[in-house]
Amino acid sequence: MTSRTTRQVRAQRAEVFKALGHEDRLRILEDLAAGERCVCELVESVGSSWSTVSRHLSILKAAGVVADEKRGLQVFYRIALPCVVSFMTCLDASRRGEAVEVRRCCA
Amino acid sequence: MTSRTTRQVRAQRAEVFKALGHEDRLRILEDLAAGERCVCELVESVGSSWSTVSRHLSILKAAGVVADEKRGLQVFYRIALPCVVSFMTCLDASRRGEAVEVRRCCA
DNA sequence: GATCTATTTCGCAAGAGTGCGAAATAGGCG
DNA sequence: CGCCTATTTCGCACTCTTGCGAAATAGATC
Repeated sequence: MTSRTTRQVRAQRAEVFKALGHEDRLRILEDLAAGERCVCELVESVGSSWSTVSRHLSILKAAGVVADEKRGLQVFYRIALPCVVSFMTCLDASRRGEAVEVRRCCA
Repeated sequence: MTSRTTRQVRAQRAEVFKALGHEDRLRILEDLAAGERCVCELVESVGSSWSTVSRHLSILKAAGVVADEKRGLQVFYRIALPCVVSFMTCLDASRRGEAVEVRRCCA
């Protein structure tokens, strides 16, 4: 967080935040927080077309937020950046005005 | 993070992430991480026009990421959501492949 | 109260992101 | 090998975001 943060690091951070800045992609992350899912399950959960969900996933993957693995006919996605999930919990608490115990914020 | 996350909570989270999804706004946050700053200082640091920086700040403020206070002729901005700063540190570490000690992630 | 200064709001043109159906791809399977 | 299934890529129309200069606003100051 020093003033020496390079442009590249900042660009990487921004890519992650852009990837997270869409409600349907957050919905996907909620699903994945409960365990890995195949694309077909996510399509059902999000309620958009296959092509749209697939693009959402590719954006999350390019940002490094999720990872995928092909097994048999299906592709399974899982969260690759667990601190994202705890950060959202932290966000919600702050929004509610709760003074978050920082030790417990990112677990 | 349960499946009972409401649409509203998800929308609030998305608003925060959208606000953070821009390199110049991340630059602003880096400046603010070192202490409060007036708009004039941020304009200098970011290198865009006053109107552009002002809009960046209003986006961050609407999302609850920063807060402002008018003192004398100037408006001072400061970070209102400290866990954002520690989350970025966490992100950087994950990106470098470092196994982050989650206890120390959000401090 | 006129003026000056710091900041925000407005309106527009350009660019980026979104969602969809159709077409393409990649393996597993008979 | 040819087919079927799960998923990704493409192309397009559409909406949202961005950045700027000009105009508006809000106080402090004279």
